[in-house]
Amino acid sequence: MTDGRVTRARALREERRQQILYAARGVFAHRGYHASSIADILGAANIARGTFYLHFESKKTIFSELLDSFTDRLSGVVHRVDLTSDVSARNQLLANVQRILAILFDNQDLTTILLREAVGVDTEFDTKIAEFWGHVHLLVKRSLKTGIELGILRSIDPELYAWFVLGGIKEAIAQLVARGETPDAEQRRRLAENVLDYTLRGILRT
Amino acid sequence: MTDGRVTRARALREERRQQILYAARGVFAHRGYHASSIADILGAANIARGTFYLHFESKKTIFSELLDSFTDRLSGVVHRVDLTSDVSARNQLLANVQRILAILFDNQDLTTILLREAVGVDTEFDTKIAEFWGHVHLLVKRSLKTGIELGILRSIDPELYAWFVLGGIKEAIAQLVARGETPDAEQRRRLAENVLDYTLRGILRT
Amino acid sequence: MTDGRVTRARALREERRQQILYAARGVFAHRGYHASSIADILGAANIARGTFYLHFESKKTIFSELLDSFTDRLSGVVHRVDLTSDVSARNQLLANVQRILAILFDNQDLTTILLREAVGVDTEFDTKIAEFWGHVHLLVKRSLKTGIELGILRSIDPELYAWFVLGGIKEAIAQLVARGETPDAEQRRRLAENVLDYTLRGILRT
Amino acid sequence: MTDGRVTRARALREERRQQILYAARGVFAHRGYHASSIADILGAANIARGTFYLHFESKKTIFSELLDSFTDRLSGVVHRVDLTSDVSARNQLLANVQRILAILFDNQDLTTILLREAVGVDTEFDTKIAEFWGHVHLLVKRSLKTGIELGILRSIDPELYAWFVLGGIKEAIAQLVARGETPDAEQRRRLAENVLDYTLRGILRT
DNA sequence: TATGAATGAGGCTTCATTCAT
DNA sequence: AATGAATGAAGCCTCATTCAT
Repeated sequence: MTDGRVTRARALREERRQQILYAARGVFAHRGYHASSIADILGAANIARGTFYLHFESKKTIFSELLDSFTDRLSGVVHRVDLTSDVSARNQLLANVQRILAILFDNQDLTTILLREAVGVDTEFDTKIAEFWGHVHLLVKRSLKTGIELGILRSIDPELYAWFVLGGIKEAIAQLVARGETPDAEQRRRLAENVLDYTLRGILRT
Repeated sequence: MTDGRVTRARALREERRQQILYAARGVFAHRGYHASSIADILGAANIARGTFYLHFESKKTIFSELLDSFTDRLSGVVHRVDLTSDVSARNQLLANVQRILAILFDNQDLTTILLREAVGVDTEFDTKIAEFWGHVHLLVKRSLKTGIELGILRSIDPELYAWFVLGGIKEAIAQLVARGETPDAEQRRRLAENVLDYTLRGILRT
Repeated sequence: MTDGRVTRARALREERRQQILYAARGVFAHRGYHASSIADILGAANIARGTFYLHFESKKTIFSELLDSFTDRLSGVVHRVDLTSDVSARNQLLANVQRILAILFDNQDLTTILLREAVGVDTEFDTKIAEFWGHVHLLVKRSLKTGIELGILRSIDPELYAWFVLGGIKEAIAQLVARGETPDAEQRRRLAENVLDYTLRGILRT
Repeated sequence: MTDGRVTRARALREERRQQILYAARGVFAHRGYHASSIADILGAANIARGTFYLHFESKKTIFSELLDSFTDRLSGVVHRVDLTSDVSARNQLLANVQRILAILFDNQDLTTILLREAVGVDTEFDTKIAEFWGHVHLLVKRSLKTGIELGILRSIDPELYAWFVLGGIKEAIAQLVARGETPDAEQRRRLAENVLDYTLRGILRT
């Protein structure tokens, strides 16, 4: 059934999809969801109007897809801390932070969209993004809880402090990306250290 | 000239203005800037189309006014720490945090607008809001610098850490307001303590 | 019945009316009917909105009144040529032209309105203005007919030539007024001579 | 690249443009600029709202285009009199008049717009139209000057008399078009003769 | 009579989506 | 699959007129 032609056709189709996604990503990051028109995307992707709707259902759909795939990727690199591991908890957390920073800085457009442009777009989106951050928040909260139970962390309100932690990181990165800074490997390492350091001091027992 | 009638007329006019602002505030907080139509505001304020334009130039104008007056009010209650004062620096900071929290929780709609709905509305707005946060960031950064110079704080990057501090607070409050929690005085006091505690631990020398 | 108070009240009312008419005249002449808003007139007359409607039914009404009174005045000074008079026909015509020019140049705002701004305002107005010019045209046409019958004029199409005559004068004056020129008595006399001269040469038998 | 399909598409697009222009022309001529709504044009052209804006930027734009192309066409057929030509000056002038009359009577809607409906629409338009007539006036004035220098014409004020000439013709034609008369070839010839005759008598030396 | 706030019909323009080729 | 013309709902704003004080 699926002979070469079909396969090739599929590949082409997928390629075209990616081309549009790429264009949309830049447009949304640059102008924000509302200020971006389908025409902008068409222009950036160099395709005709109809072609767009051949690949995506709507403006909302493509925005959603960009957002979802990004949050999925982010979610994927956050590993739960394994207390039985040889690697220290601190270093496991550090690795998490570093992986996240890597993704964020390597996808500045998507980071911009996630942190700045995806708010207040639509009730539906807001919910989805809230869920994403809720998910991250949950991961952090669990870690805090475990830390408290193990006596590593002070007896704090995990719910509240998880937002402190999350917010601090979001804001700092948003600012860095907003001003177009692309730190090199060494700078990222130091940034990750700072993030973790600040955060842990705020919550560690001693 | 300005007899009783004129005075009363002015008062009525101002009252009507406030009525519209109040209605708009709720609408914007609820649906976001873009999803809110003038018609929504008219409905909420129970006025006719023309009446709106008698008091405000445009949709953007009224949104801007809401935002500006709120950020002005917020800016107004943040006092620089006076190291020569009898009151300890910590307590001065605590007072700042408490005043801010008071305004935020007493104006949940405006808080929602500021933290959630005023992003990505318009390049112009984005700039204005960025300036506001930039202003707050500057205040925090200055405090950090002073603290470092005085040897009270660790030798950190004030720029970066100021964003950590700011972001943590913004996020936590945004979450609380988002879920419609209106903490009582006691809860607010504890929240302020937590905010300050978390923050200071992250930056204090010891 | 009509004691002093009533009389005085009437006089005041009339005065107020004139004040508004005067203001409207300037506004209409300056910006044209459509570009003039009631607000413009209120500003020029320094009165409140309601006051306007106390004296005039509508925007159309006041415009109409300005126009009508002006066309009436103009019509009034055009006398039919009396061939039995001691005064020569040419001089009677010249007197007509001079009287018209006097009114036009002494009321430049109204002249502007009549010649430039009162066209295409409204079907109703167009009709009225067409009727006015039709009236003037009729006067001219009659003169031509008489002249032809008396053998003074060539055997021309009175209908058509009356438009030639009328149009030439209208255009020349419109231009003069448009550029704000206010000729003195001597210049007006010469202008009248020119008008008549040009016109008569075009139609006189010899 | 530009194969048959593309060519046809372009032709169709141009056709649609013309269809809209045609509809707008009728509407504007009939009701005047201000009384014409976009909806009127849509109805006359039998197209949807969006389609209009696909071809024209705005109501002003389409009106402007109608006007400009018409004045351009008119300007195009007015040739300067060539005194070295075999054709007599009089006949060259006559040819000019005839060409102008031809265009005017063949485009009664546009003529109506130019002479009646395009006045007082907008400051911008007024200027443009004034410039057009100014251009024509200049042509006439130059001819007069030349005539005077050559001793063919009397020693008149060219500026003033050019307005006489122009105004007479404008008015006569406006009247004819206004009453919907469409003279046949013979009638046009005679009209042109009359126009020229009247005009020349007014200015010729003898 | 004077005021000016309130009204709402009316008009222009945008833009996401559809559809015939 | 690709194209781009066509669609029309939706939204913003103006301004002549009314009306309560």
